[in-house]
Amino acid sequence: MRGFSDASLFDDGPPPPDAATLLEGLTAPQRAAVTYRGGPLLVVAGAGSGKTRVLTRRIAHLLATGDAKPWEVMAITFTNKAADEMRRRVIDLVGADVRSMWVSTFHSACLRILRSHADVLGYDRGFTIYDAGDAQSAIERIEQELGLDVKRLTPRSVAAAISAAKNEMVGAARYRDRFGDDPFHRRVGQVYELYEERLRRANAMDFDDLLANALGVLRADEGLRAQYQERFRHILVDEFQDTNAVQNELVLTLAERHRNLCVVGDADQSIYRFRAADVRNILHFEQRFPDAEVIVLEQNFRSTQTILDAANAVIAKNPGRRAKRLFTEGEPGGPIRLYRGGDEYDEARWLAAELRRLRSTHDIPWGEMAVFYRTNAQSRVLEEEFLHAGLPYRVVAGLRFYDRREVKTAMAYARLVVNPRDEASARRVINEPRRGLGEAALGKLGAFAAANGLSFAESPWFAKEAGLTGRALTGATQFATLLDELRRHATERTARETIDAIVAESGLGAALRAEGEEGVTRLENLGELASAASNYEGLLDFVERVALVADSDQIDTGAGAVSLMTLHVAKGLEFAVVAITGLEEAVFPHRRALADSEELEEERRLCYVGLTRARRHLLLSHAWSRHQWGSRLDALPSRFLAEIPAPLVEDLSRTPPTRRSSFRDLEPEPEENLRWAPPAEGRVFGSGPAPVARSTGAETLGLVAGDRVVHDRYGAGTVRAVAGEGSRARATVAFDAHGEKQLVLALTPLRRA
DNA sequence: GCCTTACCTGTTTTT
DNA sequence: CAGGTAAGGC
Repeated sequence: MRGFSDASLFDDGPPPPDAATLLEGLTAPQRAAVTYRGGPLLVVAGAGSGKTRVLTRRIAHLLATGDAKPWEVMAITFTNKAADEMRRRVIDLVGADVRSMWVSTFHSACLRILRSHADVLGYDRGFTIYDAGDAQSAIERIEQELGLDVKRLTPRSVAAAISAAKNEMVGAARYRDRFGDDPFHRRVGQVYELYEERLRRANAMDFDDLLANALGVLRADEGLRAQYQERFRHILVDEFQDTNAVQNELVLTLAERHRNLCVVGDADQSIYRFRAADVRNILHFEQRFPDAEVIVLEQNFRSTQTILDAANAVIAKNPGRRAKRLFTEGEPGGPIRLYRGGDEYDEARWLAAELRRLRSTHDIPWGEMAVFYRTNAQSRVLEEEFLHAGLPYRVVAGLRFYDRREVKTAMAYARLVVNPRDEASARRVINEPRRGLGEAALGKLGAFAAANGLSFAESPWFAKEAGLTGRALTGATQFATLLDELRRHATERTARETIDAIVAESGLGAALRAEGEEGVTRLENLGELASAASNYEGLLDFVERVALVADSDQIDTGAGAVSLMTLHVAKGLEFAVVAITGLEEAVFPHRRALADSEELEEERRLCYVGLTRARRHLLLSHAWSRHQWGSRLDALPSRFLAEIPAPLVEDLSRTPPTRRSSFRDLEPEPEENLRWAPPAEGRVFGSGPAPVARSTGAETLGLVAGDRVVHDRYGAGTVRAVAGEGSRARATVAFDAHGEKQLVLALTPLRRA
């Protein structure tokens, strides 16, 4: 709060800012981006070039100059978290009431439009949003009904094909015309059509529909379209390189009237092609708007020059990109630290020690450190070793709170209360807890619903007519009564009370209580869910918010813990210390990308994104062998490592791979070397380097090449080379009977012959 | 109808 | 390795 004497002149909040102060501390191009008013504007913003700053200042500047009223602004960000933060920062800058400003993700903005106008498309107000799992199960059921082989035509691939079609604005009918001949697409088309029908009957939309239907509403209702076009005098879109065709079309439609469209992005950071993002949206922006102003931001305010040099070198390997080179006026910074681990455990242990070292020597808080990996599965080993090393960490994503079984169940009830036709939710909870409804009963209900044009969710009320008897009939009737009850009361209750009622009256709580120890934890989760609900006005608000939360929304850098996340989640974030792990061929770049040059380029962009998240310290690591898909595999270092100029990198590996012509020459190490971990006790934060394990003493033998040695397991051999010192010393030994092996001397039972 | 057990398969990234 | 499922027993 600014304690100004003039402040008393203004009843609420700090004084309105002078527009000029909003330009303070900005570079010339940044200023230009903030002040430009001549219509379409493309800001090509390299990583760390102050993009968010420019966007928030631009919004603040629009408000401060009176060029826009808060309700005339729409700002689209990539995550809810980014939206919240942008709103907060604008408030900090202008102190204005910006509640009427739209700052949100595409999905939230579309949902907002649809909540008011979905009736244009024949939807009811309380429509449900199907998540990816709901969509996939619906597709699987349809496949089964059509007699398709779910093994051969996996619901996953069908769902992906349908999603891709929706994102390219290809409806079911057009899909059939377009791909009539191909057998795969013909079947997908069949499923697609039925799927759409089923969604409508369930009063539900999937994730892609949210976008497509919002656009559909605008197209269907001219008056409405004009209204929105008139309203949004200024539209700003962040991360424009990751928009898909529908999103692009939405933006262009909304901006048609005022043409004040400001898009910000960086083609080098486009990493969502698999989600139908189309870089051409940003690349062709100028063609679409020949009068567009283009501003390029290349000065980086985040990283050291060393880090930028590395990132520049890597991304330069991608052909056909718009030349752009990040530079900084800041320090060169220290070298990038590289470690080549024997396996992923070794890699993780080194990383834990290295992070601890950075904390004690550079006084960097845990919250300022992040560890990235390509796939979620890689987090497990890191977690294990961090836990063992006593490092506080937080995994961003992984199993989200809202993905927990009991939470999903309770949420399904909630969705069903809001939308009586929600088939996915009904199927999830009709027999949860058990009500004696098995496959046969569900089949009858489903058949009855289909025959009578009902949603499956409405069928329990007709259990008798559907031909149910005995326990199944009782169970279905019970279920119907329960929902009647919950719905009747939900209108007068808060979201929290309804969640509590769901847990209590559905029998869910009782079932968990009967479960014992594990049930207690689950029950606590439901308690947590209820308190989460208390932040929302109505149940509908809560239900839809839950549908749109994303992994990246739960990042909390102030948490005092190292953040572990995938490279994708890392986009848009920055940390003082960044570690990129698993830099191995077939891991990163991912094996599925190896054969396809376009996908490989996307992997490289992903690498670029990862590298440029680091402010001061960059750590890179790979393992020579990694346990994957149930077996241990040798791994080559990632090509991305080779693309980083050697002078920028300091190799800290215990065994620099000098003598090997290739990694294949390296024998697998003895088990005890791989599994070794420091003892658990004596671990105090910031108390210096990690404790040294008890040693076998072999590192003190003073071995040199040529010495004869004896190993407990491998017998006699000759030392070929020794590297490193102290507990890190390693020797290459050619055993008479077992060939050449790499040994960590401190850990291996070795003595002089 | 429901539970347990023994396979077997398929593995990226996510608003 | 984990998750899903097919089969068999109650």
